[in-house]
Amino acid sequence: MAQPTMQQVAERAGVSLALVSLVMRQAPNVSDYRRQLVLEAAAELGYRPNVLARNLASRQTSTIGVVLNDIHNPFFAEIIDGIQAAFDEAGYRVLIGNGKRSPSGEAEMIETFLQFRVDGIISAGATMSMSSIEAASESTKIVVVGRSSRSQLIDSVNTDDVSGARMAVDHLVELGHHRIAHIDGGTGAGAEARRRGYSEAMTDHGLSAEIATAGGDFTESGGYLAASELLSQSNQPTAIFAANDLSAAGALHRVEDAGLIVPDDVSIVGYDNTALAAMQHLSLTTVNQPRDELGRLAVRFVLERLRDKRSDSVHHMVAPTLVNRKTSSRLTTGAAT
Amino acid sequence: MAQPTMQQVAERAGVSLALVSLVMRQAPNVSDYRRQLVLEAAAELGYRPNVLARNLASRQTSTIGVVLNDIHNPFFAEIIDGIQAAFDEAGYRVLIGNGKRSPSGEAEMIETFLQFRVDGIISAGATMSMSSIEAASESTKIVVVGRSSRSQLIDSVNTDDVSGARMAVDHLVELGHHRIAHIDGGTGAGAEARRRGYSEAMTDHGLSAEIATAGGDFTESGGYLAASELLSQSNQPTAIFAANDLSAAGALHRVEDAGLIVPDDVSIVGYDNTALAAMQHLSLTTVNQPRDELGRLAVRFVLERLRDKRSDSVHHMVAPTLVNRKTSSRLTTGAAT
DNA sequence: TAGAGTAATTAGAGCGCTCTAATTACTCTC
DNA sequence: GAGAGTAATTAGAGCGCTCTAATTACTCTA
Repeated sequence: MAQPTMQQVAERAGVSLALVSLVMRQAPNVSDYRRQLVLEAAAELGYRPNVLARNLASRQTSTIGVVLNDIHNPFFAEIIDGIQAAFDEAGYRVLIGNGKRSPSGEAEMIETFLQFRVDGIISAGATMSMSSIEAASESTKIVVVGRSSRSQLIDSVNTDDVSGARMAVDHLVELGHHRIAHIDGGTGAGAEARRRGYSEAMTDHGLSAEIATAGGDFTESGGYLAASELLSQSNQPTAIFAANDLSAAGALHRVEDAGLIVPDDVSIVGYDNTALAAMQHLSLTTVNQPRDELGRLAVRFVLERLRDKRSDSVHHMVAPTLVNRKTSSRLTTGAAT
Repeated sequence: MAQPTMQQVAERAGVSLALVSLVMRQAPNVSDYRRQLVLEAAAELGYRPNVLARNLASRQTSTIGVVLNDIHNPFFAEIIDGIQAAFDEAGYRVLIGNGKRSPSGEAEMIETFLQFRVDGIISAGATMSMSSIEAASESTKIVVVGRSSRSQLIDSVNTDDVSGARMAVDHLVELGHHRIAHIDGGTGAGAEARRRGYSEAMTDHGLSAEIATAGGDFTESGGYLAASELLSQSNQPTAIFAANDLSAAGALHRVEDAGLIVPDDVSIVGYDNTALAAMQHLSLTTVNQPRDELGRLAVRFVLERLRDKRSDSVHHMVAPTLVNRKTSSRLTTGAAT
């Protein structure tokens, strides 16, 4: 299990340690002849560079750590793709850490990454306090994605959730709905902005009297419960806007349990446009968060910090879009207030 | 961004470098007095051990790499939980790599982990060739989970997919079904065994004449297409056993599109028991793979190799169980054969 | 063919830590 | 209070690599 070292490669190739190092780093000023010699010796020995030693000596790891708030949430898992693609291009390797849904889990992963001296960290959907993230930023470059921030120190990339929520409401109003209820996301990332966008849009449409919010928590069961609450009200909504796809799925189920048809009786709109929403069996109308773009932007900001030393922080908002599927339709029963 | 070093902590605390090292490693023979001194100095400086240097010197990383065939597949993502919990207990940190669904992606991640000199690697649902995995095992301990193996070198943990498939068939037969079709998983991990279990069970029940398999690929759309094929046959099946939950969902949708009711007209059984299957809206009858157990066993095998130097390989099979939900029911229309 | 200029190679000092062996500081015991 | 035994501390040599500065090898020109 003992791995061959550069020294051994050098001996076998009959050159100096330094030359092997140059070859391994694809340095330009090495003669083809020796390069070949070294490469062959390395291959014969099964030599594999020791990143630890390399990084210790060069003081950089060419590695980025990505902390996911929850690896099970498709939204975060899907953000990874853009991040990985962009870092591949830039020649960085990506390591993933699972925050296990808790601030302390996230903090632990960040600590691990810092101990590994990664060159940068991207935190997706962080629920930990902004100040602890800022503390960590003293040791490396950190970018936050999928969470809003006004920090002077940390860059952030996020979807414009206020306008995303407005889109959902606008869409339903266009379809003739007035009694549009909202199932919110509690304290989850983005929940507050979506709640606000909902209220603002309702008010803009002159529907402030129809505002009805039920408490959810970004889970399916939370959505189910919240929908129960909404359906039991005297003034049943004709449409429900849920703060994420998972709770929309829960609401959908509750509505169907009540013997109502979606979308004929009740329209439902979700948020995120995860793979779940795209599933044909669900086919959920939802608000798309451009995950790939979010990921790529986060990478760009990390790279900028890594190279330019841009010191002022950037907060970028990405525009969401509405994805019209099969859970929303024109209000037919003329039950408009 | 320059990090304090042990040397600096030592100076501040007025002790030797070595003593600081001992404190950091929680060595026993250090007086409380100095330990306190060192700890305080470290805290004041914001000292954080450099894992790279530590690992280089100690020749071990206390880190395990986990390569997921696909981070988006809930089955693999859920395996992580057991792995992480078990390693947390054992004092190892876990880094995750995404194989991006391809053998080469998996190989790259394994290479990265090897360069980081992780103490061990767990590969979940590997699609890369067993021989390349064996090659990597010369440099570190590797355990394969969710993929069968007879390798003399590599330990494996897997669900008994043959018997899992039999359970699905038995369940449907008990419900009175005879015309039970199978949507398989192509070349995906476990597909072959599930196909075999299906055939064997059908034969055992004297239903070999009813065997009908349609080609799937573990995706929703593949399941949809395969179901189309099955429904267009003269002898429509009254039940479908799909090789994983995703294709079961696709099949479900296709069946409903045909105007048939699930489970009244057609029963559907999936495989994996992912969170998807548990969703109330789907509520899929499925075969449970005990992911947590799979993960924990994989960890145990890695740790055994790490400690005991057990040299003979172990191949462990975990028993699946049937989860009876709402997509399967007793055959009512007396259409048996 | 000496001298200048450039290209290719190498020596050697770290990077921040661990670990063995040696040293120093304490406790007992008689 | 000397000697033995143990506990606590430290010096110093690596771990496998990078990187600067120095050296050696070439090529070209006059």
